[in-house]
Amino acid sequence: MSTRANKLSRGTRRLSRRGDTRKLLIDTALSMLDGDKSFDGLSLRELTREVGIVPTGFYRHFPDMDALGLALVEESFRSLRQILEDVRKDTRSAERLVASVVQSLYRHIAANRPGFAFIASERFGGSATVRNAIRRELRLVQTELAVDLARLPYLKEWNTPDLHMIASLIVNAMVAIAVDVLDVGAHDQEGETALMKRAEQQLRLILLGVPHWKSRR
Amino acid sequence: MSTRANKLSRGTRRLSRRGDTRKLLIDTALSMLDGDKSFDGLSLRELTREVGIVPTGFYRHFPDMDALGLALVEESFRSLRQILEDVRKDTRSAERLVASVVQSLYRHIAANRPGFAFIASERFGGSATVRNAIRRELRLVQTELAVDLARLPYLKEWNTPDLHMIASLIVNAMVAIAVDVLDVGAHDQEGETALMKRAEQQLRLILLGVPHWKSRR
DNA sequence: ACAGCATGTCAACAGTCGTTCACTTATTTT
DNA sequence: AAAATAAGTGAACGACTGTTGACATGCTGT
Repeated sequence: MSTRANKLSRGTRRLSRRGDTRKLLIDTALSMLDGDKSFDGLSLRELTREVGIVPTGFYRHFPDMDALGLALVEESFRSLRQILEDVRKDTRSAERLVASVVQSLYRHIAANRPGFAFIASERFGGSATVRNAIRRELRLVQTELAVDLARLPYLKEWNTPDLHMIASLIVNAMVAIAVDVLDVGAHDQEGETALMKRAEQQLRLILLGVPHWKSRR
Repeated sequence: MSTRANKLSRGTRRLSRRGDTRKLLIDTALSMLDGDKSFDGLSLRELTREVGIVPTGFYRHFPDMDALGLALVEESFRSLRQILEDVRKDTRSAERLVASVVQSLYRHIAANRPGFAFIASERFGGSATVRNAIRRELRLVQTELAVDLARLPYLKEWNTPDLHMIASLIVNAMVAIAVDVLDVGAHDQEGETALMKRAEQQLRLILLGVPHWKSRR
C-alpha cells in the first residue's frame, strides 16, 4: 500500500505493442551491434533495457540468445540478397554491369548499415552458431553469383570450379569494400565515393584477366 | 582444477615465473580467442583463472583489458610481417612469386594459427581500440606491398593510386583465404590444400589482368 | 461471452564481473 | 647487508549477468 509503485501497473504493458516487439528486439540489437559491441558482448539485459521491456520478456520471443543471433543473420541477409536481385535484372553489357553492381552495393550499404556491419563483424567472431549461419548464407550468395557469371559471354566455356574461384574472389573483394565503406562512416562523403571508385577499378581489373585465363587440366 | 587452497601459499608465487607471466597472459588469451569467444566476450577473470594467477594479478602486467588487446595485435602482426619479409627475399620471377607467396602464407598460418584467428575476428568486431590498431597495421602491410609491387617489371609505369588499388585487392583476397583456411580446421588436410590452390589461382587471375590495365586520367 | 493464447510484469536465485586495498614475498639494485 | 621494486595473494565491494516461476493482462477466435 505504501509502495510508490503503482499496483495497478503490475503485469501491464506500458504500451500494447502487439507483435512488434520481436522486430523491435531485432532492430535494436542490430543498432547496438553497429557500434563498439560484438554479439557475445551483448547482454540480454541491456538489450531488453534498451527496448523497454523487462529481462524476462525476452523469452516470449526467443528461447535464447543464439536464436536471436540467427534471426539477426536472416534479417541482415534479406537486404544483401536484394543487391544480387537488382543486378540480375540489369541485362546490360559487362562493362556497364561493373558500374551497376558497385552502385547497387553502395545504395544498399547506405540503406542497411547495421545489417552489413553485423555480417562483417560476426563473420569470423564470437558465437559459433552465428558464424556458421553467416558462412552458409555467404556461400549461397557465392554460388548464385557463379551461376550468374556462367551466363556472361566472356565466361561461356569456363568450367564450374573456375567459376566458383572467380565468384569467391569477387564476393570477398566486395565484402572487403563494404566494410571499408562502413568504417569511414556516414560523415565522410568524399572518402566513401573514393572507396566505391576503388571497388569499381578492382572489379574491372579482375574481369580484365578473365579472357586470358587458361584453366590447367 | 588445481584449486586446492594452500594456506602456506599465501602471498607466494606457485612458481617464480619471473617475467614470463605477461607473455603467458598474451598467449593464453590468444588461444582462448581461437575458439568460440570474441575479445570483448573474454573476461579478465576467466583469463587469469586459465593462466593460474589471481584476478588482481592481471593489473601487474596491464592497466586494463584494452592494453592487453593492443598487445595481442602487436604479437599477432609480428608473424604476419614475417610473411612479407620472406616473400621479399624471393627474387624470382612473378610467376614463381605467386606460388611462393601462397606457400609462405600457408606455412605461417599453420605456425601461428591463433594470431591469424585473432586478427581476422577482431578486425571488424568488438573493441574500437583493437579494431583501429588492426586496421592501422593492415594498412601498413598494404602500403609495403604497394612499394614491393612497384619493383616488378609488369608494373613499372603504374602510378601510385593504381598500385594501392591492386595492393588492397591482393591483401584482402589473401586475408579472406587465410580465414577460410582457419575454419576448415587443422584436421581437414585435403580442404586446406584445395583452398591454397584456389588462392594461387585467384592471385594469378589478378596478375593476368595487370598488363591490360589502362589507368584512366 | 468466454476460453485460450500471446505478451507483458515482478521477485528472487546463484553466479560472475571489474576493481580497490592491504598484505607478502622474491629478485634486483644499491 | 639493506633497500627498492616487481609480482604474486586474499578478502571484500557493488554491480551486472541468465534463468526460474508465478502472476496479470489484453487480443482473438469461437
